[in-house]
Amino acid sequence: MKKDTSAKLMSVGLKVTPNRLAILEVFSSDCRPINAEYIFQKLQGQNINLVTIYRTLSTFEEKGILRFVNVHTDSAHYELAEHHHHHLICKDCGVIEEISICNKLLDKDALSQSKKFNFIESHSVEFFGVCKKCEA
Amino acid sequence: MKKDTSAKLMSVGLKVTPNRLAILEVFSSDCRPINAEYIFQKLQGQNINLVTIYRTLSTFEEKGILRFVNVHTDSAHYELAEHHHHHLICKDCGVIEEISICNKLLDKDALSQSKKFNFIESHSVEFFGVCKKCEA
DNA sequence: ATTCAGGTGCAAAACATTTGCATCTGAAGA
DNA sequence: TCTTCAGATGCAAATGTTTTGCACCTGAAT
Ligand SMILES: [Mn+2]
Ligand SMILES: [Mn+2]
Ligand SMILES: [Zn+2]
Ligand SMILES: [Zn+2]
Repeated sequence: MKKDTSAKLMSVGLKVTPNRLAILEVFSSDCRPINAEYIFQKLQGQNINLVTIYRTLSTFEEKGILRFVNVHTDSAHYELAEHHHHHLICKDCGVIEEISICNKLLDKDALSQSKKFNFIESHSVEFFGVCKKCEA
Repeated sequence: MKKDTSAKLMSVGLKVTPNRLAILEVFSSDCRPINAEYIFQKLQGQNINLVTIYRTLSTFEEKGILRFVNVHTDSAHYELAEHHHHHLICKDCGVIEEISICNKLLDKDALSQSKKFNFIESHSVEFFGVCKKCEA
């Protein structure tokens, strides 16, 4: 619903604009890491500039709305930050499967070995393999 | 030692060339994820082309000599693949600390939740925070 | 209705990385 | 040692992604 979306923007001090709502729309309807170009294609109808999409993605990441996802490819992918999870990525076709596995001890363990950090804000975990389709 | 390095190249069917030895040299003396430009700077003396470095990095990754490391920045970073470990990255200055923590169960747990994969080849884990220096 | 910090479009720039092609070289074999 | 050639390299140009400058526009606060 649009109300949620607007509220989310306002809560982080961002103006509510058609562009931003549309971009968030894409992320909501497409629950997987996507890049600027993909969003651009999805929003062909409403004239929005690719540059605006790039700027919006950066802004959203800074505000904690989006999370950067490493998919080991050319372009920067993002997904909604709300649900913490990790990814299984096919080295062949690039398909991404999301998994909820998350060892909560990871951060603590890592920190216990660290000499340069006092705390850890976040982590990213990606698994790589070849999916069943590509395997066949 | 150069012998090791040459052997490593030959063992994967690559020709032993001054460029390749020099690049491996940089990786050996600098145990952290580095990018093409960094290697280029380090090798200013011996005229080597930046393109060659890019091509070499790709080749080495394919042959399993190097591992791609996601440091959430502009350029592609690599490190010697021989030692499996993970990274703690400062969001401010980009400093990277390596840690040996690795929950071996990670792959198995992930796979147990997957519907699209039969096996996992590798994983990458990165922790993000602000280092003590930047915190101060 | 007024105001203005922040958002957007457009064009151009910046950057990292790749590709085409001619030339060179490592190393295998004679 | 000499020959041979697949693979390695340099150079220039192309690609593709992301950023920046600048003028104009708009959301939202007053
Ligand atoms: Mn997790
Ligand atoms: Mn590990
Ligand atoms: Zn696949
Ligand atoms: Zn730092």
